[in-house]
Amino acid sequence: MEILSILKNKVISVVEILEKQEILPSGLNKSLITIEKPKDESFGELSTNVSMVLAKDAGIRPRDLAAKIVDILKEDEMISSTSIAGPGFINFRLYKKIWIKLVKKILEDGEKFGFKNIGENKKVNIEFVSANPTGPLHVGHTRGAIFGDVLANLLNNVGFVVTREYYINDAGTQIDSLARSAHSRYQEALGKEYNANENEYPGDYLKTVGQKLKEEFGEKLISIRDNNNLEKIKEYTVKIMIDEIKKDLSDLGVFMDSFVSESSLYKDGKVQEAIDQLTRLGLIYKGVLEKPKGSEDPDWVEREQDLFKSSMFGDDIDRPIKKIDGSWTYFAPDIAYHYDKIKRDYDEIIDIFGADHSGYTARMKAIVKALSEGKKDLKIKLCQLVKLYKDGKPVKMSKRAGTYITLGDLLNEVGKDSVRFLFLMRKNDAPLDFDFTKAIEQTKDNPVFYVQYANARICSILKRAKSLNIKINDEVLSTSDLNKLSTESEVSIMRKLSEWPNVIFFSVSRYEPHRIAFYLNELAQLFHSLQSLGKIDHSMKFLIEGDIQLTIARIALIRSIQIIIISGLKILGVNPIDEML
RNA sequence: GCACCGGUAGCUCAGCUGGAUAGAGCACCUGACUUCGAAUCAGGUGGUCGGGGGUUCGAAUCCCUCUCGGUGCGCCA
Repeated sequence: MEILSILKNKVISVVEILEKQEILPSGLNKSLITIEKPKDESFGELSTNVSMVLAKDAGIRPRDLAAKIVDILKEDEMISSTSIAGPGFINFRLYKKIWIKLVKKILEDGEKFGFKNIGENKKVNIEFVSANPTGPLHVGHTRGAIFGDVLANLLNNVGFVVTREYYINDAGTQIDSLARSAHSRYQEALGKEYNANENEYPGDYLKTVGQKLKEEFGEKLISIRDNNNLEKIKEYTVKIMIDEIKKDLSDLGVFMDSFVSESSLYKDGKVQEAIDQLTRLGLIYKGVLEKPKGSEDPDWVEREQDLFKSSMFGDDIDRPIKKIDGSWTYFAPDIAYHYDKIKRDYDEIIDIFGADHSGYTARMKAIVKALSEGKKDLKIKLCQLVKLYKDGKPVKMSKRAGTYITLGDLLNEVGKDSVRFLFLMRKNDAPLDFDFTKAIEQTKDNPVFYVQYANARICSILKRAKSLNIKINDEVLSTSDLNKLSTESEVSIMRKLSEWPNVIFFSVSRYEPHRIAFYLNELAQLFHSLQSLGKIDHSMKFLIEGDIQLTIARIALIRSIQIIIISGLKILGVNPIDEML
């Protein structure tokens, strides 16, 4: 039951009646009509812009049109009063029974309330994190991980079949360098002196890898001249790194369905296959790129290379697929990877990138359009960078220098629930300033506690009600007489509850999970406020001695609040705890 | 030079594909617990929505332009 869309349909059908009566010209564009909550509740509970939107095409002044619409609308069984205001807004209030019906519906539906089947079992692939397996995940990856995971939860809950996928960059020079770094640590474990090499990763986490290599292989792989040995070390090290990453992700509450490895794309000939396909489509040619104008690269050499015509598909320039030594660029296996995704026949392909890859989006969209021959549209969501502060000062992070805050650090010091919620209190394309110290110390300011506390409070009220032998299961509540809910605060919170389906809809259709977090915060606020009323005026308490009907009605209300808080927190991957410590 | 993202209260940020007098948290000031959890609540102070044009009944929102900040721009991934 979505009150807003029901009312919108009612408004539209009123317009259609007026069209039929030839009071309005037929065929008016009704797509801009909206039902919304006025900023100021004194205007009314809901309002519509219908008369302003249609006035021009209908050739009638907005307020006159509003009057004609109101004449019909005021007879509606849901609408208790109407008024016309401002430039032509139609404001109206609904009968209380409508809001009470809503509460009952929430109690009937439980946590699935508000989730429509938008997806209709369409297959979605959502690729995120995809960090290079050269070290542990850091805060930047964390943001993408949370964003992707919650988006996946959302899509899953509205009827999409979601695959969470991680692309492992386990090929290329970085991985070679990782293998050499691991080899150095392996030697160190075997008693040789460790000399920091400029081209190697300095992080301490590789010490463990060295130890494990020693335990696994003894001294067998000591000679790095033997290429097979280096390959073995590479394979083993990548596996350990991926295992670490999987563990960190699972501690964060993120579980991938699928891992695709870059090296397997080479092995299976998929890179060549994808490039062949592009060649067949006539989208590869030999050409020379201009040097970027502001770039201060002194080593720039103009040369002819194999280019993909990405500018045909909205990119600024064409992109090279081969390096000077004839090997593939980073772009080439990505082409193959996305070709593979296209062939796996997903209805939607979504990539979550960090902002440092923003320059990459145009060419990736281009490749998907090209290889799907215009049928698929890659959706890319960018997560802006996370700026980390400690004691109010920015923390400089460098993988090379080995100084960075890992996901593990975050989870240890801040905790999963706080990290997830705090990261979602920012929309994805705004940069995120995260003060480590603040997140740990000032837990009172942390919105996740605020929302969890609301749930905990509701839990204790329900517990108390139970101890008073009041039947409070949802079925009983939903079939009880709830007409005693009548104060302005109560009705106002019911109106808030009615927004939940809309919040979900916008979060899904615009890929903006932060809306859920903000909504939960607002809902919790209304609840805390409602509960506090009972402190001043005891007749406003939830459990009223001697008035069982009122008590049950109020329990039904707070239980429906709780259902939505729990449902929302689950989407965010945050624990709806029953008791605060 | 070009591309993408941002600029909203002292600070951190929302603003629902154009709606009415621009919101929240923190900070600051004033109040509220012998009762269902004070990790809470009520009230107050605080704004040139970066600047300037345009589109229209109506702009923080859409278009143009300028400006500041972030990120990126073949032979790294």
